[in-house]
Amino acid sequence: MKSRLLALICSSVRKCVENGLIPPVDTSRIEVEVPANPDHGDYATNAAMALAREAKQNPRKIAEALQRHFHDPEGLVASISIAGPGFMNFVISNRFWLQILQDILEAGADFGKLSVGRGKKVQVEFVSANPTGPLHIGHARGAVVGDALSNLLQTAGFAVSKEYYINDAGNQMNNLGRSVLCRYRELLGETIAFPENGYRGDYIRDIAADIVKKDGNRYLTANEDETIQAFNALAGGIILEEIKQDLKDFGVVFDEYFSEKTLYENNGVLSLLDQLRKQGFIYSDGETLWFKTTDFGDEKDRVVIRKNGDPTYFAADIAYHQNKFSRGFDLLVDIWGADHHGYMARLWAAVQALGHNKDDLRIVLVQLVNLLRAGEPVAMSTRSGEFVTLREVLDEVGKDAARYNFLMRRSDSHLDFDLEVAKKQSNENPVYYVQYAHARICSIMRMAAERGVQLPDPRQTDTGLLSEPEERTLIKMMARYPEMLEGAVLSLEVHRVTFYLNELAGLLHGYYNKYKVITDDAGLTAARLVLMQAVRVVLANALCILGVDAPEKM
RNA sequence: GCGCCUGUAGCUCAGCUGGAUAGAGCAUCAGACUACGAAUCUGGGGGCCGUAGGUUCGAAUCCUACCAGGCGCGCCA
Repeated sequence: MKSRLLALICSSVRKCVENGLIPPVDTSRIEVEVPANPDHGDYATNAAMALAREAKQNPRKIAEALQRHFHDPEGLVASISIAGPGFMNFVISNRFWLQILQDILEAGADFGKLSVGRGKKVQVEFVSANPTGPLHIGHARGAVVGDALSNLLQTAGFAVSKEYYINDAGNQMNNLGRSVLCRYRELLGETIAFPENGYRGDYIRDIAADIVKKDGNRYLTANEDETIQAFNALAGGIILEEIKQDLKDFGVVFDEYFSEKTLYENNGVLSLLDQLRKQGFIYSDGETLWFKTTDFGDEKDRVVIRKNGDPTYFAADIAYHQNKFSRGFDLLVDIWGADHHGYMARLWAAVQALGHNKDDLRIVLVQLVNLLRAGEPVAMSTRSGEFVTLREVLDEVGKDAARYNFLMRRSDSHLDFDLEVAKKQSNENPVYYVQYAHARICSIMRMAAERGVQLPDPRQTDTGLLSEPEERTLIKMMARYPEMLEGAVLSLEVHRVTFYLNELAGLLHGYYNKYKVITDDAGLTAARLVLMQAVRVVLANALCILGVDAPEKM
């Protein structure tokens, strides 16, 4: 609706230019938006004001010229008025609004699908936690944001692949193997000092116990380095499987799990660095290799090969992103914890050195979660192994409430997550507000069926009977659903979907309390059932993007 | 010290990339079930949009400087 109107406005501008009323101007600043005050009409444009300076004319005069040359063969616009400094307010013809209802019912689950993605291949990488322990509450937010964002991009017409990067090549994994080995020896009666950076969680002991059960004490006499390597792989594998299961129960399923180790196969990382060196992006100071990230605006150059000859994490990450591009992705989306923001400049530098645009890698930062219980902070310490796991949150508050709560704020703002509130089935918990709206409509449908009224065919229903202001508000809200989605996609902000849902659910509840859908008037009942069904579809589609169920009963 | 992010109602946060009279939820107060589901609704009170300048037709939004909080500034990942 918005884009159709914008096209009409732009053609009106062109016509004014042709007639010499205004000089040729840049139309890109023209915007169409929904006025805050509904009395101003359905849509408004700033066109006249945006053009005023360039055209050196009074905005109101421009608005009048635009109005005179407004050509609208379909009759989309019922009326135009000029207000304030030069706003043009448009009222859309009623039949175009009513058409939306039919569009929604015909499209069903496809309503809201966009073409902005144009089938472009996009990869969303998220979670990517080391498989050194179970996922905790901090990972949960990133997991949901990444998953919902992937759903959103898919809806927008992108070909989306969700990927988990397994950091299995660094020191952390060795710490894991050493921690398991230590517990293993303890179980077999030895007492040794626990590694300084070891993992102290009980799950390490469980894994060690499994090894004892299966292989007895044969690792006590084996080569220690080899044993640590073996335990790394073994423990990492077990933990990764648990992570996958937790994620699955959280509604998050990845298309790919990519191992950092594979980057080093066939000398992959080193040969890429060599290539970049030939291109002049990498230099040596005799001891170490440096990447000239300052060429691309970073604060200082970054080391890629350490003095001891080992490549840095950054070196592997360059190779990883090169690998991503080589798989044919047009756009990469990385979801990071906000504490990694200092890393963005160097990775963008790498992307550009690899011959891509900075915009080809979009980075979404997710702020830390402040976990509370009944208003009191829950103490957490990763080192001691005492943290609230994703599993515990899932068991306590459930998938839907957890996901919804993580999507209620923009991802880069701090989030208080209160376990007591999240599991409460009350008005303090917004997820039920939205789900209830959906269940409520389903309930109406059931009641209608009981009374022998089937869902009418929208094409044979006189939806013109929907003349109450609340009905028109609902319809307009639904017409804006695709526009809202487009904005969310361009900004990579899923929380907009959550806010939209809240608003639509609110309108539905208000309407429900004021009017009866099923009445003695068969025509009106049919029209209202169509309206309700449309709202149900939009609620369900938006909830689907968030990965939250749309229940028929609660 | 430098860089990034955040300061909006008592609390938690939106504010559609510069638009018209700044919104929602919670909390609080007053109301609505012989009702298609009250996990709901209706109404009231509550604001120097951190402060001070600047940019223009127009600023919560953009630029600058301060103030306050968070996070970065490893040859860790």
